[in-house]
Amino acid sequence: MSLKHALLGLLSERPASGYDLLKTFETSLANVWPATQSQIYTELTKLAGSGQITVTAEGPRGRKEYALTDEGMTELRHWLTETRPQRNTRSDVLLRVFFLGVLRPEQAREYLTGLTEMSREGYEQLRQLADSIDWDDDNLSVYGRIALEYGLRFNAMRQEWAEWAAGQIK
Amino acid sequence: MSLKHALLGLLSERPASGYDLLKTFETSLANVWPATQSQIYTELTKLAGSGQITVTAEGPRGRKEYALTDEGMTELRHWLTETRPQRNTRSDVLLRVFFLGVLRPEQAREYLTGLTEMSREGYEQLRQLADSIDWDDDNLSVYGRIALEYGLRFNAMRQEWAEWAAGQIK
DNA sequence: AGCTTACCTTCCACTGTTGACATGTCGAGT
DNA sequence: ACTCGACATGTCAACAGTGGAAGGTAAGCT
Repeated sequence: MSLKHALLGLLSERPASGYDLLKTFETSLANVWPATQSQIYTELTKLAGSGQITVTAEGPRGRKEYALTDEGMTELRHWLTETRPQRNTRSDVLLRVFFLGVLRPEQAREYLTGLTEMSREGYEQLRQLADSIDWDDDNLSVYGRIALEYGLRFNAMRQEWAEWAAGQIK
Repeated sequence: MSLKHALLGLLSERPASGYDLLKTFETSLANVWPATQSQIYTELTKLAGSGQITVTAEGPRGRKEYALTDEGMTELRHWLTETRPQRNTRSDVLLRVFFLGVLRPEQAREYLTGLTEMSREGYEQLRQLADSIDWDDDNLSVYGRIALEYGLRFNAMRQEWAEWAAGQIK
């Protein structure tokens, strides 16, 4: 259950409302930990109930601004430093590869070239995102850039792999 | 809901019991689509109910052997060829990177060197797995090798990235 | 003044996933 | 004869995640 930690992490940077956080999840966090509106509001209510965040201001349209409490910060640090065991990741992209044998070779190759294309597009999107941000030297920039670099390398790796794989068939 | 398709895919190769499938999930499929015993048995019952698989034999300890029906094969092919939109993948490994700024630089670096190590180990395990299998030219071997190559490249990429990232801090 | 768009939250039904508990059988070795 | 480990299945409570309905307010444009 890392949604909780994603929220604590975002609130550690600055106070925000559910709506603000939702926007962040739709943009910068979408590729790492997607979350829906219903999930976010539910989790905020729970976190507020357990004292890890509090309402610091109420705005115009019933807007509630949340901020991290000391307790929440402790939990966030604990998650970052103590809990090593990373959960196994599921990949339906790769799962399909296992069963491509039930298709005709040209169909299988088609799937892999589709992956090549998808990775190329992913790479380009991240490139553009990187160019559109003016990075400075604060924490957010440093670690944001590191995460983005991961995305670039991942897509490049997958593209090369898919091209190689398509060549392996038949 | 790809567990369903994972089961159909495995049964497309040969008939198997829930127990057999569980073993496969614990070994070869563990890195791609982990599943628990309860999930597998529940899903098998549902698939049998909807006619995509059938019981072909009953063995010693109440063992039931399932096989794919034509309907199941159709569904499997459909999933492989028609359903492109791949679900977004969640990564708690990367999520943490976003929030490493709340830690002291040396703690953040520690996290990244931990990832380096994890990736190195992952690479080695797959290397050993690759060596222990004697590959031939059937479908299972061809696509199994392709999937394994993905794992090798992924771990190599992540290791290099984590080393680079550790160097970026401070 | 009226309309539209963006802002903002809550609730609910459904599916997927986890972990534990319950139950029992067969085969091999002592 | 006994026991232990592998074989084998089923069920349940709890939590995580999806998608959508419902309801409402403020701000900006014409």
